[in-house]
Amino acid sequence: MDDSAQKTRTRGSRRTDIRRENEQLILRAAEKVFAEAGFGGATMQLIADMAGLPKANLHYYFATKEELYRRVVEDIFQIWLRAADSFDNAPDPASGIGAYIEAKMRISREHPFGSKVWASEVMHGAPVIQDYLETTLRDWTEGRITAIRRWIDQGQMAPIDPRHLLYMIWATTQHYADFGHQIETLNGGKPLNDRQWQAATDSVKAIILRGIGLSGA
Amino acid sequence: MDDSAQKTRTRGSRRTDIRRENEQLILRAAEKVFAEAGFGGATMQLIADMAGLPKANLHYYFATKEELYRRVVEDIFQIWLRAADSFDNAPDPASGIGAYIEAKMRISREHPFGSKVWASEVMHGAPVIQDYLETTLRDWTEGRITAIRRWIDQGQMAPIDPRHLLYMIWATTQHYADFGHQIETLNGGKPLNDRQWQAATDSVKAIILRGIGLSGA
DNA sequence: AAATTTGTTGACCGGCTGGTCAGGTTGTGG
DNA sequence: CCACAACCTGACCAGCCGGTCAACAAATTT
Repeated sequence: MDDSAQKTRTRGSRRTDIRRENEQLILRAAEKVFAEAGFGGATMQLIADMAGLPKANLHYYFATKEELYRRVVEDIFQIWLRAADSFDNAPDPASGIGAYIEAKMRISREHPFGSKVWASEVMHGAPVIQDYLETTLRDWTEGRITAIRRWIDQGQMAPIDPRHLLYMIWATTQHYADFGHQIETLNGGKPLNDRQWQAATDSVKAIILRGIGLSGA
Repeated sequence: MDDSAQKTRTRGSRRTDIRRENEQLILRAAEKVFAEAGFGGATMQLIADMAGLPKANLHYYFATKEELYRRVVEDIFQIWLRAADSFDNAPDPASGIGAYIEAKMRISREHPFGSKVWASEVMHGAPVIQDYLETTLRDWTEGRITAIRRWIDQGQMAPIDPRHLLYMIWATTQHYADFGHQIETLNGGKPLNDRQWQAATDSVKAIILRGIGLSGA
């Protein structure tokens, strides 16, 4: 019965543990509720029930609904960006773009709620993360466009518009999270299994890589 | 000042005109508000203001918020399905799939609000149009898969998984509506102009058609 | 022109929402 | 073991929401 956190020594005082754990508990519950009901449809009570805490406790850790929502969206954006590393350190386009597609497909499967919250946020005009779009995302995008253009200039891939290639990758990979319910329905009401996820990833990679003048895996 | 509708003779009695016009006015306003705020975030008051009518008048034409929302979603689905005609009556895959992509890109530009409402509905688990997914959409999808598979068997295109090709077309074309705000931000804050929309359509067609073993336009 | 049906609207209501707060409990440092 | 800080929560509140309704205006029928 002694599940104290003596092992996690550094800063592992009981107090900070409680804070960290409860914040994560609330954030996970919020991510799901925001994804399934939208910001407007989500209620603090619903999130509290999902987290198994009294509503007032939520307001102890997150002052307002907006603040909680902002934290959820920011956390997702970080995961998003980390997947971009697949792109870097790749000398040839086939491996770089291929790995990026695989990473984004993996995220769609492991973080479907986050993907939906992000999609919802952008669809509603990005009221909370507009600054991220204008700074971090824009910089990242321009960097990748330059990289892709270099590959094209070196004759390593077909002369397509890098921007629309990126949009296609984003759209297609995130589709498996955002429209997961539709895909599930068209799959006989059952979620994609391991084999089907692999087939989806292979199909996306095959079409896109061949579409930009590469042979594929 | 006499804008009476005497020309539209058949069933153009003043009364039915009023009903038809007000319903359309409300539906257009509702489409925009639902798209920008989500179902939960939208309020009847907001829709009423957007339509320039008192709130009580909305409830005269549409009993509940759910009923109004359902009509909006159903209308979009019809537009969606009509674009599918591009697929039919096309003997070869390049023209059939190419025309379908063009039609869906056109819809994304002309009905961005509708596309967002549809996306939102599916993301939230399709509480309103689940039956459409299980019947109409499923039948349509199976039919197209069969058609594509026939093209593959006849050696007219590469042996890709037709299902994931359809998902890619849906995802990519609808992305330009659903994530229009993000695309606009990455375009210097300005919406895509005619030339840019054409470039986007051409890029999508080029990558996908080459990706499935066709030369493109 | 009377009667009837259809359209219009301000005022109102119960219920739910995000958020507050006082008072209690638990952990921590001295 | 005491004092203080962090944590917890039931009860409460003002404001907004979807929806109702009675009373009225306009069109249509008879």
